[in-house]
Amino acid sequence: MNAGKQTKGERTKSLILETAMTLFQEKGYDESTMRNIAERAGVALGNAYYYFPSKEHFIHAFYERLWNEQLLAYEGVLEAESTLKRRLLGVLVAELRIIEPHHRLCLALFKSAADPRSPVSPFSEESRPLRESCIDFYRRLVEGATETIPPELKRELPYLLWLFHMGVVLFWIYDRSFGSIRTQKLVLHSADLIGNLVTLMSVPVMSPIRQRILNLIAAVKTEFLDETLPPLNPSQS
Amino acid sequence: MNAGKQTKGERTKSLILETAMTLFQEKGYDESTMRNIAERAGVALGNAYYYFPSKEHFIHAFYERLWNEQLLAYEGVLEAESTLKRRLLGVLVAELRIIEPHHRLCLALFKSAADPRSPVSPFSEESRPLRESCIDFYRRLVEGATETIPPELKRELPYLLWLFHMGVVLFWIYDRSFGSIRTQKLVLHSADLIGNLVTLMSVPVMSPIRQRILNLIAAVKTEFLDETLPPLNPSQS
DNA sequence: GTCTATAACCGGATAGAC
DNA sequence: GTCTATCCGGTTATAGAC
Repeated sequence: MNAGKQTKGERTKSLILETAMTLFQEKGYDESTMRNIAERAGVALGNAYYYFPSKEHFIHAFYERLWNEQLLAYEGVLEAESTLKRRLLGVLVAELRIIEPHHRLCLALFKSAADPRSPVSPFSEESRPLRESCIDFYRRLVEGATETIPPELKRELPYLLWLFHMGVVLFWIYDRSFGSIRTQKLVLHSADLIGNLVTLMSVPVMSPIRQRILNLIAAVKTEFLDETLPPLNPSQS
Repeated sequence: MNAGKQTKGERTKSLILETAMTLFQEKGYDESTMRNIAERAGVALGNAYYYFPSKEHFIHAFYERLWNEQLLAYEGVLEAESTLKRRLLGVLVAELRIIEPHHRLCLALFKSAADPRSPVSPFSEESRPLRESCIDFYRRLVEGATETIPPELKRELPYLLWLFHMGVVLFWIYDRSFGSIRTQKLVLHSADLIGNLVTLMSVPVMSPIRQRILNLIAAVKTEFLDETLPPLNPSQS
């Protein structure tokens, strides 16, 4: 295990990965067969499966790249903006900018990602590190915001914003408008609305409603977070 | 075309459909191969494909059965309940009761249904009749409710409730709690909350927030409804 | 138009030899 | 680690029978 140089296996693995990514970008996910990838990478089919047990395993690698790129852009937003409203808006706009070039690919991946049993589901055990890193980021976004936020709500907000962001991505996947303008509008309007709603929850009259909302969250929240989903049993039900 | 008796073709078709449904129920969707279905129905593989051009085509038939059963139960709720809150709660509880026995099957179907390009997506052109029938039902639910609802909001509410109901089903699909208790809690809390929020929107102070919400809806709404999605091109991207 | 039988294609996945 | 051969299941094609 020399630290500087990659082992042969590592080189083969990243060769296959790069080839897959290029091919996905060129021809889309469904059109890129495992045989294509292996052939183009100059390895045997079985060898590709040796490093990537299923075609879906390429997806996690793609996630991680995207997330690194996003995190980089998000840090800039947190430094530049101070209100919750503008931080949220900035982050969502940055996200859209980054993922838009991959719209077609994401549409194809979504078929796998939507399956709760798949390891590439955003709610899977395998996605936990990425998911927690993402919620953690929203925690920092909320902590640094200047608005007055009821503390019980503030505690839940990172999780809620993460969930909301998942909803935006879901909407974006289905969005066929030119340049995803519709999703951009959604982001614009809803960042604004969320900012208003959050501060509105501070006024005393809203106390009962706030409590109801918090109760709802408490009753329902653990889903996707605390529980361990059983691993995907390749072909089941 | 004699009205009373089915033609031979109709009989064969429903024989195949029944067999498929039974098999799905017994072994799950992925485990039931087209070869299984054909064999069990006592027809040739090609004959199954003659009536059901793809495996997914069985899904629409399944949808329709479920929706008929639901509609029947829902009518009873509308007759028995008068407030928006209780009507909504009654309908959602009835829905959960009806779909719960098919949890495993729905989980498997979801992989296809989640793909926006698939004809079995709830947002597809092929699903339009079912979708509109469902939104129409929510229209009647809202029309008959006794609460005072701001008219501009009332106009949008059927669509919003349909969307919300889709969200509940999505949550349910991911819900692994025993007997889907967590989804039941979600339904209980959120029907209550929605009832409160809707009437809250009538009070004058809420006017600006209400307007913001309506603007958001207007900016974003047409998605899934007015546009024609291109048909699924079997293997694309 | 309805149906059978059979073979074949394609692509994800696996087994087992080297 | 890497290969070849094979399985499996959705899907298609063909050619012909009723």
